[in-house]
Amino acid sequence: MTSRRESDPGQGGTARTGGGPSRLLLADDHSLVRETIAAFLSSDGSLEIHCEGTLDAAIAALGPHGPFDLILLDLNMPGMNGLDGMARMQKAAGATPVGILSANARPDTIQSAIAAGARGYLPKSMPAKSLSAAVRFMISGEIYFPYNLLQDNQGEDDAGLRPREREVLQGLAEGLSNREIADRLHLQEVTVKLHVKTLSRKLNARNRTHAAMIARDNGLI
Amino acid sequence: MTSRRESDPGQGGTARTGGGPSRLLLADDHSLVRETIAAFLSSDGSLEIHCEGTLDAAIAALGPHGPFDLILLDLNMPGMNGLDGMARMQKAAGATPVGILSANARPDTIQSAIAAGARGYLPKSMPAKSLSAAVRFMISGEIYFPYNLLQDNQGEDDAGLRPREREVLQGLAEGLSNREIADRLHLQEVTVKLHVKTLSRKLNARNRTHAAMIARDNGLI
DNA sequence: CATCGAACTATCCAAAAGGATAGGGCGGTG
DNA sequence: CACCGCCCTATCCTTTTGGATAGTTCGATG
Repeated sequence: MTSRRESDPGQGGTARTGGGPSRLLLADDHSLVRETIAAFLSSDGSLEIHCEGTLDAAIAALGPHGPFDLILLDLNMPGMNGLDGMARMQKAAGATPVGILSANARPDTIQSAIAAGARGYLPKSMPAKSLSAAVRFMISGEIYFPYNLLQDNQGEDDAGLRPREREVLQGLAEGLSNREIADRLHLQEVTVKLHVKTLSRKLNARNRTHAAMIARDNGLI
Repeated sequence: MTSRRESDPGQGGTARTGGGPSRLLLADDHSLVRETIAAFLSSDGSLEIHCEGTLDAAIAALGPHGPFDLILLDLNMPGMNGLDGMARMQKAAGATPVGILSANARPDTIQSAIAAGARGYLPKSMPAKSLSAAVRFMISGEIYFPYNLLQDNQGEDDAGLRPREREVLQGLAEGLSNREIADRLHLQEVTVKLHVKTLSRKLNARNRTHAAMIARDNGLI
């Protein structure tokens, strides 16, 4: 999917070029998380990391603290609105590659991130030792995302949901109406209602809101 | 609040006593997070850390990998059901102190965690350098929780919600109907509907489900 | 005391969700 | 072929949400 920019090690725009340690901008709203990740990544000295806690702060940091070789954004951060926030950052960052860091590792989410121009997708469920390899890969201009999660995955805490139910659940969690979910999936509204009912039963949810929360709590979305 | 166990450096039950590095059991469902935190904490050699990704796995690890001086549980982890999971762990861990690690840092959540017997509450928004101090504090038998968050805080990601709206939002996130929320808060159903409408506006949510998800994503509940 | 904001209530209405029941299409398998 | 599981649709109906508008109570503040 999206064969845009297979390699482009940061020339042009505001991206960095020269030698020395690579520079990374890391934005996540949990300081405990971003600081420990930063400490982990910078431990070998080949990376210089600047951290911010919101999207706006990260964008504002481009000038004073830039240029960077890579920007990593948490998907669930104040200011991000899903991938809208990434688009804002991309506009501000010029040619500097932007990647997504997120707790959410559903295949479709990953796909839409890549489709929207993300240079990588790092699920928080990935092993830490894969992280620095992924970061270096992205800095070198490649697109990194976890193939293994795009394929198999699933099985673990599936709750017995069928593929369609899963897609409906995704829409549910975005606060869409049955009508909107139906349009997105090219179904009739009644069918969506059916799926909502069955998936709610499987999750022991009392209604759509509860189902969305349960799904969220169990990482089903 | 709850003046239980002001100090009790781990004698009795299955808790550890002797010398050498202290042993910590860390459970979080995001391996990236738990491994970087573990790396950070163990970097000075005074802590030995065992990680698990679910509550059940953590409980199962008590025997083979124990005993531990401290157990830290992520609040939003498969198997935890809010504080129910902590209670399960406490029963299994005997006298070993159990603390909570969570993205959610609302004062009332912290209070109920402490009231339920948590030996500490570490919000993920805390600075990383405070972490090891907090951990050591808890291992020494004290109860650690962020005083500053119990008092002021608020303002940050408050979204301008008023107390009543917050309570309604809590019910929303549990999947309750307006009727049920009304009964719980001793209100009329119409009033709950009013609150749902206003709080949804403030959160830029398109309906109750969306509001619940936004609240959850932003740690408002 | 007048005013203001918060919290709450009442009515009325339209839209959406929830639920039950009855079926059709389709691929795989005994 | 008969059967089953999954997926989809239709029709009806009840309940719940969502929303607008208007008004009350109460405490705080000028």
